[in-house]
Amino acid sequence: MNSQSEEDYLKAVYHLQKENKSVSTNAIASYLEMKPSSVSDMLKKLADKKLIYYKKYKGSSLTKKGKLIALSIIRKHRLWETFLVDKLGFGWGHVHNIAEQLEHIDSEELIDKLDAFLQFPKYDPHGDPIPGKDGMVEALNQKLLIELQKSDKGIITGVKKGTPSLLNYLDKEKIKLGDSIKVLEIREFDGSFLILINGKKIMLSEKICQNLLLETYDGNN
Amino acid sequence: MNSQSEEDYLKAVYHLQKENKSVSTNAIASYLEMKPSSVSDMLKKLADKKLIYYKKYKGSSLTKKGKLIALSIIRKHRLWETFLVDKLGFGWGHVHNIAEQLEHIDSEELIDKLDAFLQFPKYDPHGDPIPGKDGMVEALNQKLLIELQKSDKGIITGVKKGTPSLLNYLDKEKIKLGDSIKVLEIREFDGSFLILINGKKIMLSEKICQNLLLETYDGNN
DNA sequence: ATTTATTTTTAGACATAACTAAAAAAATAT
DNA sequence: ATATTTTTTTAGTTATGTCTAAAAATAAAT
Repeated sequence: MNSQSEEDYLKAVYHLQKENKSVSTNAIASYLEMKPSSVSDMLKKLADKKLIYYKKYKGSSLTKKGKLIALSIIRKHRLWETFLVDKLGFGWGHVHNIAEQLEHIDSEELIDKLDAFLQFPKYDPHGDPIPGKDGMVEALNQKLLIELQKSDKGIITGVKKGTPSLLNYLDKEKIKLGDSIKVLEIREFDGSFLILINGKKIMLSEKICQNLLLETYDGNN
Repeated sequence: MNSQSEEDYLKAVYHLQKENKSVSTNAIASYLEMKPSSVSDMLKKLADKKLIYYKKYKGSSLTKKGKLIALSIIRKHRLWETFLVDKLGFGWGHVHNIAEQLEHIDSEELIDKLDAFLQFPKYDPHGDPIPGKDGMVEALNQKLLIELQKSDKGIITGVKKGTPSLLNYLDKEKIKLGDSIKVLEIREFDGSFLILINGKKIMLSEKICQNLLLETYDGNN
């Protein structure tokens, strides 16, 4: 078994590690809001356990074993978030801290049963894919709204960064995950988008468009 | 905030403390499977926090503040057990260890919402009463089956001690919480009971009867 | 190519919560 | 009432996981 702290580090490396590049000690420290010296200590420990590759001064990256553990924590986190939103009625902006605790509960049987209870969801309330038992993650074809062209279509699958003020904004505009949208116009002056959503036209600022993730399907239908 | 460990000690004192009598250090140690020296240390700490009364060599008992915390942990434990059995389909013998972890999750909002989701249950799957938000526990009129007389009636509310083999036995006989029973005969030879349950007659040994708790109602109806 | 700045590691300190071994207090027995 | 046993506490050790301060390695700048 791994401690809660070890699990947090593995998760941090997973989230910071883009395309198998190694992650710097400072990056982990600032992600976890800890001092680099503390991170150094823990990296050594995780390397001893063969959960990360680690060369002094050269950063670290997950081993296969470490990645599987990170994914299992993320799986638990996202299943619990789904539970909190879908079953208990939490708003999607309020679940992160609680899921952060729940993800460390240790029981495979519990997670399997929770998964079934939720009817094997593929995505969590933020639109992030839920890794499978085997650690497989669906790589979905996500784009930011800002990347779309006029008359492109897509389905809202998530936000780039779940800041409360953004989530709030979306709630007020009644924009939900799974909503289909179509880009009607892009205003050159301020980069804002006029989109069609739920049969209504609404205007979104460039900043919003930089933060909305969509699953896009090739536009000719 | 109190640590997980502190919460476990408070719960232990609560469970061991009968009628406000003070609890010995050794009793707590054996309940928690720890050394008495460790318990001494922690008792001092909890006394400093005004969560227990503690006089050296004289045992300890909960203060009002400590009791409220203990009850809130027990409330969480029992609500989670209810969730695990009623919603996730766990057997009632398999939930304790998981609930032991879940009870330490810190979020008042979570527990309120869970309570509502479960429709404000009064009893957990073992028949133990779930303390209210205010720390009130319903004192119910429980008797052991062995104490009943011929033709007495009752509703099964729990077991004296939830040993797996007993829970298993009850599962196999399809005896569930909430089932109504009537005592048809008591066999003098071995003290076994013939009872009516769910329209069927079944025979229960004296040992089973010593461990089954019932809510009894005055028999003339 | 040195100097300067930044990043990372090491070394030592601290808090928590457990432990062992020994001392002290309380309870029991002779 | 004293001796013996049991219970409880104290004192000192250990492991985890954090920290600060200083040293070492790497990267950047002149």
